Amino acid sequence: MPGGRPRTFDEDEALERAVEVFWRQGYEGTSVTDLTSAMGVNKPSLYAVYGGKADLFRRVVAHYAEHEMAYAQAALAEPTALGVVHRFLNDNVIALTRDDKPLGCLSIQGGLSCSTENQDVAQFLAASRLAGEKAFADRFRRAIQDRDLSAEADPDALARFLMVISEGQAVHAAAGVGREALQQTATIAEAAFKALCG
Amino acid sequence: MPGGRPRTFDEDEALERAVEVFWRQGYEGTSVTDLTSAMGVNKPSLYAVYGGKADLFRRVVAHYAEHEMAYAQAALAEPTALGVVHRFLNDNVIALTRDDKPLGCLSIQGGLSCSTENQDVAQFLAASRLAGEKAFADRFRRAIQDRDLSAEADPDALARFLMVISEGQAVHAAAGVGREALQQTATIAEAAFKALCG
DNA sequence: AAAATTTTTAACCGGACGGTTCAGAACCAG
DNA sequence: CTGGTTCTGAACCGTCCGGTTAAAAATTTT
Repeated sequence: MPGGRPRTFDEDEALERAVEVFWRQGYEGTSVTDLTSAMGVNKPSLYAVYGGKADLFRRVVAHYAEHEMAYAQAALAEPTALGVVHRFLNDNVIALTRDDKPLGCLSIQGGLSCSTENQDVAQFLAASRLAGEKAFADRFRRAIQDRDLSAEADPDALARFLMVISEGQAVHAAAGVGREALQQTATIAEAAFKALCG
Repeated sequence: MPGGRPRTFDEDEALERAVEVFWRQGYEGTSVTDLTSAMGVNKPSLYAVYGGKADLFRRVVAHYAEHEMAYAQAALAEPTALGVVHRFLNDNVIALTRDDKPLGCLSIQGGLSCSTENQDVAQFLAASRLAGEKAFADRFRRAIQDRDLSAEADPDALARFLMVISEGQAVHAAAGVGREALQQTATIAEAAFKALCG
């Protein structure tokens, strides 16, 4: 089996560069030329390796969910519902305001609303956010079974409230609101959860 | 003073059509052709009357703020801080889920993140949102003076929390989450405010 | 060294983009 | 009816878009 000319780029490293471009500029605000120059990949290779702009975006979102949103999975593993909320809100603020990454959250900035031809991008991102909400709702359901949360609590409503806050924080972060201000909001939100649940 | 050929469109009516297009598709997702066909205005007239895509967008945002966000001004006029919060959160949900208008909120969908050449659009929208937040903060400051809110309350933090929730609701609405679900979230948020303030 | 394979470079599609020009149609005042 | 003015419709800019092609360069295998 022959080898062929070696690549001048690392597939995963280039993908991480693509994450940052889409994160900063959104799907429609990003051109293939933006991508190739940031990734250090020439156009034919981009199409051969990643399959085009739309396919690359899907891989970017998957990579982002796995690496930049790992804190959400970690939060779900906390032993109590209020622990889940505390950890998620706090780590969310950290993730939204890292100075070595773009501000805000890819899954919102990537394409909250798109032209008619790219509606599928917006829907794809919306669906992935709602999937995250469902994970929290399931976690709260388990907390009710565990007698950790009151049986009167509405797990779906609590999860929705949590995600609404997280999305609002992301919008704020994208606008340049600083980490300290967001942390203050997270603290307030956590107090609200304590008042609502316990 | 001569008259000249009359226009085939009404300037304000056409502007309202433009509002809906930008609202649905965002600044970068909207082409001038999208605008002309939705507005019933031909290209030279669009440039003569509105000055081009970027200038039109500014007029669109101003029109939107005045007409579709009037409820925010009305909410600020409520006699108590909790009344402000109640009215704003409830009317916000209504505005985000009207079936005769696009879902969500123009000032977020319009351009949360843009390509490098359109960063000014994103910043313009962000600044207008933060101006709204400041209006709520000022209102809460007055509530403290009025002994309506505790002197220990942080008006800036409360206003930020309120806007974060409103922005998160807008993201949810854009994703297609229904009015009833958002109303439930608004109720929860209001309860949180009551617990935090009173 | 030669054959086979893969990636690079650069040129090149057709089409859509934002924006403009210009002839002519439709109105007004005199 | 005529001259001045304003808007319409369509053609037309140069540029960039996402995506492709063809040949040259860099490898491994034989």
